[in-house]
Amino acid sequence: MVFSCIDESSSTSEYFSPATATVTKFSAPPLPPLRLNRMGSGGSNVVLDSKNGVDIDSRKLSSSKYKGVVPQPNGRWGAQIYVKHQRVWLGTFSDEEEAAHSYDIAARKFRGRDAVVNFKTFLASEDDNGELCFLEAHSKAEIVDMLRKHTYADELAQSNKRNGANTNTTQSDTVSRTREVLFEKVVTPSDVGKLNRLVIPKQHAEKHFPLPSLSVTKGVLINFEDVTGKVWRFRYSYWNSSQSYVLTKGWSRFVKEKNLRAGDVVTFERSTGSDRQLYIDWKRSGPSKNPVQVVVRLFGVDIFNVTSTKPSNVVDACGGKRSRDVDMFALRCSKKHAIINAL
DNA sequence: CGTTGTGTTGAG
DNA sequence: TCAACACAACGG
Repeated sequence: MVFSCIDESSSTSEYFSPATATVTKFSAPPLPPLRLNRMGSGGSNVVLDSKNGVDIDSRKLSSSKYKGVVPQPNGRWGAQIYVKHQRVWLGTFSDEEEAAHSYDIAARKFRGRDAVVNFKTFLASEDDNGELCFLEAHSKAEIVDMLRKHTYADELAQSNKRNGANTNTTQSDTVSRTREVLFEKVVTPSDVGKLNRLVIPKQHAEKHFPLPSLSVTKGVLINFEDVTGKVWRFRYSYWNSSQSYVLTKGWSRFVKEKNLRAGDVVTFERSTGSDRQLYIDWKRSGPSKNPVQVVVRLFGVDIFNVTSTKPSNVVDACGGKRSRDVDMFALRCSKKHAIINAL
């Protein structure tokens, strides 16, 4: 079954909700631009100008230099895009650039190829086929959902990896990045629970992560890189009480950010190159009931119908190997709240 | 309680 | 369409 590059008009629902606004009275005098440190909370702070001792009413938040990015009272940044006279909120971010990038993604999704974006490098080259297809393969609601949850990069990476040899990935990619799988573990409830630790099966621990006898008590810090290039640092140590090897400090953050659940598979890899770089990845395990049905309803989009009704002459520009995506897609979606009201 | 993101406005 | 601003709703 093909599943890719679905025409947006058939797979997308629009954002609608009340609100309309406007009916303006008169305009207030524009406040003078101020460049002050952004901080504090809540609405208006009163600042005393040190020079002439004049009260500066209501400190203004410094605006962002990026399109679609608005300051938040707590110093963070919000991202938004307007569609059909309505604002679509894209989430809040600590990093201004990340917010800007989120806007870019949404702009590309909602407005297409020639959307004005913040970073010209974004999807500028034809090499970004993977991301283009990723955008095509998901509805606007899903993309927005990912942006708001900050899971876009991960989902894209997972998607790309699943596609593998697709598109124009050159061999240099795989050659230079060759790595070996050390071992995998199906995480247990306690691995993703409040214990904030991952038990490394002893056989694997002793084989791949030998703990220097001196460090046995304190443990050591180990860095792992994930599919997005993000580096995770975990404390690795041996617990005498349970006679087990564990990843402790840093692990809970990984669980949280990756939305790891019991039954998921965590993979540990190591670069075969001289750098010996360690990698960590995860995937949703296979055996699940029939989440597809749920998902299809959830987003109000009959994925299969949409796919099957697609004219057969429409070439799957995203390459094959996507049949499995449907399942993975379904699995991932089952954990989403979605923006149902917008559908 | 701090934060999110909606309501609303005026400008472009 | 867009950002600025205020603040109610939200979530821990």
